[in-house]
Parts: sequence; structure tokens; C-alpha cells
Amino acid sequence: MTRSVREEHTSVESDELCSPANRETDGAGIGVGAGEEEDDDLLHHPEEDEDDDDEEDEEEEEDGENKPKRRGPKKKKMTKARLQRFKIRRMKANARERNRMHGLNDALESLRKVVPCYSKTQKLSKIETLRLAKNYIWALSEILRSGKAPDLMSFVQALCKGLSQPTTNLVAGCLQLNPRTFLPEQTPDMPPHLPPAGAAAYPGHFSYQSPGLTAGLPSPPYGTMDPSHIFHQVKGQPYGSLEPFFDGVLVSDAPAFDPPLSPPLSINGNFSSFKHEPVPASEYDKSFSFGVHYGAGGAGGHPPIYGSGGPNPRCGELQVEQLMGFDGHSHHERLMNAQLNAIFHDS
DNA sequence: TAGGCCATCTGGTCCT
DNA sequence: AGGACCAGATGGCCTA
Repeated sequence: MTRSVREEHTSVESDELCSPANRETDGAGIGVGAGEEEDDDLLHHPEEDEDDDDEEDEEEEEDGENKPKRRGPKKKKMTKARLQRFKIRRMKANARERNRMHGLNDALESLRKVVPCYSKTQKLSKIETLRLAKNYIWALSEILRSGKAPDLMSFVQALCKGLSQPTTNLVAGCLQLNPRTFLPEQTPDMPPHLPPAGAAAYPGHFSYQSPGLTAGLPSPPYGTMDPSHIFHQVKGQPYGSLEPFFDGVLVSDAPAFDPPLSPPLSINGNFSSFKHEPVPASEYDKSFSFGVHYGAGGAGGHPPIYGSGGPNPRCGELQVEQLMGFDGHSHHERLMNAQLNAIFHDS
């Protein structure tokens, strides 16, 4: 589910403790926010093993006469000093955990920027980001594997596999597509974009199945491959059937490519030069169970590509100039965009 | 108001 | 011993 960007932190404590300025500090208080425990609970914490036995015990255990005796090592009573140390330890652990989660979120934010449909205003949720990234990697690896450029529909289908409807709509919005055009009737058991078993939805499509479940498909062995690397292969490197792919597009001698934050596919019009296989109009005009249709205006206020109800002008026939950037993109991004278009165009 | 998403705290486990 | 990692719990925010 996509969500609007909201406040970075959700509580006063969070604002104080987790603002960027405070991220490196471990001055978090204990027991703030959720999971707060009363000191009484802490007093009986089992992990205490300090050597403060000589200190005066402040708290007496209230062992009732009717309570069964506990087995195992006798718990040491919590002295004030021990309690103090425990609190400090807990504060430090909390701070570390916060920082760890912030690092995780930062990484996730980086991931958001390199998968399609990055938007500062309409952030993908964590789970949707991961799903989309997985699909994106798979789709790109499939391009490499097959050496053929997929058509727009199957590519978007692959991207949207397993995504929620709002995210699917967002992807469609980013690509200036109507979800109805690439999502067949949704069934509980079948991801919407998957063609029926044993049948390709569209001629020339690569079908998507979960790599882990598909015997014939390779697990993408590309490690941390950035999608933009595809377009920046050094000339002469062995690429097998992909060689002609890159020869006519962009072959660079540049040693290393520093990818842009926004990926090519997150830009509207990436596929605007796609050459499509002929698709029966019925494939596009099916009724789908989508509550949100990508009608006039479209998600994110884009100008509609598809007229409401009318025959769909193929998005592959649109020109880049007709499309608006989803979020506004740099020259570099547009360059990448053009490269991608060129690849699909030349194939 | 329910449900989704999120940040945070917490205690347990594993590793160095 | 201390840190990293993990999963459960909790409560806040937001949206349908």
C-alpha cells in the first residue's frame, strides 16, 4: 500500500531521540513510548548478575506464602546501583537498536530510489519496496537472460507481481499506464499479471514466475547489479547474445558508473518507444476487478493516456515529449531514460 | 472505527 | 561483557 509521506517520527519522544541531530546519541530515556515498563518490573529483571550483594537491598521480594518456590538460579535482587546500571545498559541498547533500524530504513530509502516509481511524495511501503525491487531485479535479469527486450506490458506485469493494488496503480502511474491494460482478471490464487498456465498472455512476452519456484529460470546471479549497469557495459566484455544489444545503444569505456539515484524506469516515458507485439484489443478491454481505475488525470494527477472507455492508444506509440515526469527528473535521469528507450527501441 | 504501516522498546540468542 | 540481530509487543498516525 502506498502512503503519503508523513512525519518522520511519530511521537514526541521520537522527535527528540531520533532526529538526525540526535541519531548518534544514545541518550534515549528508558521506558519511553511503547513497551514501557514500570520500575517494579525492572526490579525483578532476571538478567542481573552484578556484584552488588553488599549493597543494601532496597526491595524485598514479595514471596507470598502460597506462591510456589521458583526453581533455577536464584535471582539476585535489584539494588539501586544495579537498577541504575540496568537502565544505562538498556538505554544504550535502545539507542543502538534505533540507529540500527535507522540504518535499515536508510538502506530501504536507497532501495526506493533505485526501483521504479520512486516518489518523494508517495512513498512505497517497506514491504512493497522489497517486492517491487525483487520483481525489478527479476525482470532485468530476464532481459539479460533472454537477450530480448520485453514489451511494455509483460515488463510491467512482471514489475507488479504480488504488489498491492495501490502500488500497482502507482507503478502504472509512473509508467503512464492504465492498470487495466496489463492486469488481467484478478483471482485469489493467481497473480493478476500471470498468463494462464502454459500460455503466454501476449506473444513475445516473457512470463514471470517466482524464480525460486521455477525450475527453468535462473536465479539472478547478478549480485548487486544496478540496472543502469546494463547500459554501461564496457565494450568488449563478453555478453553473448546481448552483445548486439549494447553495441547500438550505449557502449561506454568509462570504468565505473555511478548510478543515478532515480532509476531509469521510475521515469515516465521510459517505455514510450517500446515496440509492441500486436495485442488483441480484447486483451485491453477486459473488465477488471479494480476499484481504482486509472482514468482521467490518473494517479498523481498525470494527464490521462487512455481515454475513459475508449480504445486504448498504445502507450508504446507515445512520444517521450508527451509524457510528464512523475516527480521531475534531472538531465542525467532523462539521459538514462533515453538510453533505456533506445535499447527497447533498437531490439 | 478497523486495518495498515510505522517507530520504538524489550528480552532473547548468537557472536566476537 | 558487550554488540548485533531478531521477533514480539505496544501505541501512534493515517486512510478507507
